[in-house]
Amino acid sequence: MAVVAYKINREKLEKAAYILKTVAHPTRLAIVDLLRLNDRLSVNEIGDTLEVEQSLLSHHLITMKLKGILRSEKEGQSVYYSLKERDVT
Amino acid sequence: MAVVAYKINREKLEKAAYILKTVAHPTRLAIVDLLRLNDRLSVNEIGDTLEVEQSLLSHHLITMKLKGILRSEKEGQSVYYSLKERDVT
DNA sequence: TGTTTATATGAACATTCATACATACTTTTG
DNA sequence: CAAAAGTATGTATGAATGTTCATATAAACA
Repeated sequence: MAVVAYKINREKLEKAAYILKTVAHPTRLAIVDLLRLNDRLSVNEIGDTLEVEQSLLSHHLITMKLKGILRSEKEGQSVYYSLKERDVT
Repeated sequence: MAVVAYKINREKLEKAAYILKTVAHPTRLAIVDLLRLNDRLSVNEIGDTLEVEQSLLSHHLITMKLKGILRSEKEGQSVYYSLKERDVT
């Protein structure tokens, strides 16, 4: 018996996998979750809450920003991150 | 101002990330999607549809089975895979 | 202006993952 | 029983990722 037609194309799958992959990490999931509850947070606030080392956190944040999951805005010496799309969850 | 209480624990995050990570791959996403549309499929049927090399496909399937995403049942010389939880999507 | 605070950057290294290839195992069939 | 079909397994290898550490940059403040 024939397999039900498969219409999802390679490209879409790759895009989806790409996004999933970015979020599929305990710390990054935590960040997304935190930002779901708090509209925006500074790197410091996130670091204090999650207890992640500064540089590592920065790497994670920048990665997620690059992949279009987060946005950031600088204000004074702080940088505030927030979810780019409210429905990532 | 205080960060909104963070109640999700490390363990849950790790479990979630673990599952996400497993699925966060184009081929594996495609498999899940295929099995969403077809209740169960043999390795061969999946391979033909997705055009993935036999051994590689087997590795993917077994990985997903190990991580609790798929289930399998042998019937004759074929092995049929299906989603373990219908709501993975 | 020198120092402190907040964040980013880059390099080095370790770990994990994806893929390919060769081969093994099991069931069916001639 | 030998061969074929379907699937699994093990290993090697390269590529991608995660983490750490040292250092840079920028803003605020004494």
